[in-house]
Amino acid sequence: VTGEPVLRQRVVEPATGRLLRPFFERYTPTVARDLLGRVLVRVVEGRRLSGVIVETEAYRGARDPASHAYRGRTARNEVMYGEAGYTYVYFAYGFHHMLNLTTEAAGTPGAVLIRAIEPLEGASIMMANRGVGSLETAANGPGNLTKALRIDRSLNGEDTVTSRRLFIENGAKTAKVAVSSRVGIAVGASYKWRFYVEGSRFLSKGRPSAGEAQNP
DNA sequence: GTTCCGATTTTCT
DNA sequence: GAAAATCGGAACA
Repeated sequence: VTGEPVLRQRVVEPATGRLLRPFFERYTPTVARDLLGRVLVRVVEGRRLSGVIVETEAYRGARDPASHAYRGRTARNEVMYGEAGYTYVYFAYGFHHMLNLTTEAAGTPGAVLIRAIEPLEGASIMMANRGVGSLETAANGPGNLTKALRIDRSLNGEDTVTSRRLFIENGAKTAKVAVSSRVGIAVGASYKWRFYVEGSRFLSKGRPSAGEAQNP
């Protein structure tokens, strides 16, 4: 059982290029990999801020010890158990908001952490939101990205399939994909569930967690 | 180049 | 009360 259903339904809205629900309703690592090269769009005060997704991580429910859903359903992770294609935004380390997109069928918890984007539209606004002068550091990490795009917990539970404030567009999808273990986790490092665009200048600084108890 | 550490809040034990 | 899906600057090599 691979858990990867074949896509039979329309995944992209032809008129707008927006990703639709069936795109997100798949096996979480598949969604994470397939999000590379797509365009994350945030609308603030009528302006589009956008960027090409270049780095993601998959977090899957009950059998993934690094997932917020590992210990079951709570008020915080509730949205991970709902329909796919919604935002899961939480506050971490007392400083940073993290943007995730929910995945899998309703009842099966899963989410993809968006870790970095290459700015496309509104790059100067994103740099100003961050207080930096270089394009490369405007959204190169999950905490930096949410600051650049003005994303906080008021956007938790947003339906990206219908939202006018936050959604994903099809994009060019030309990326050469590389894989590693995830960043900043203490458990579950043996899962190679971080996906990134090989050679991109816009990746996060985080180092993948050392694979614990790696087999010789 | 690398490692260490502090900032600050939410969440769950 | 401790840990956390982070970041950037300081210290050291």
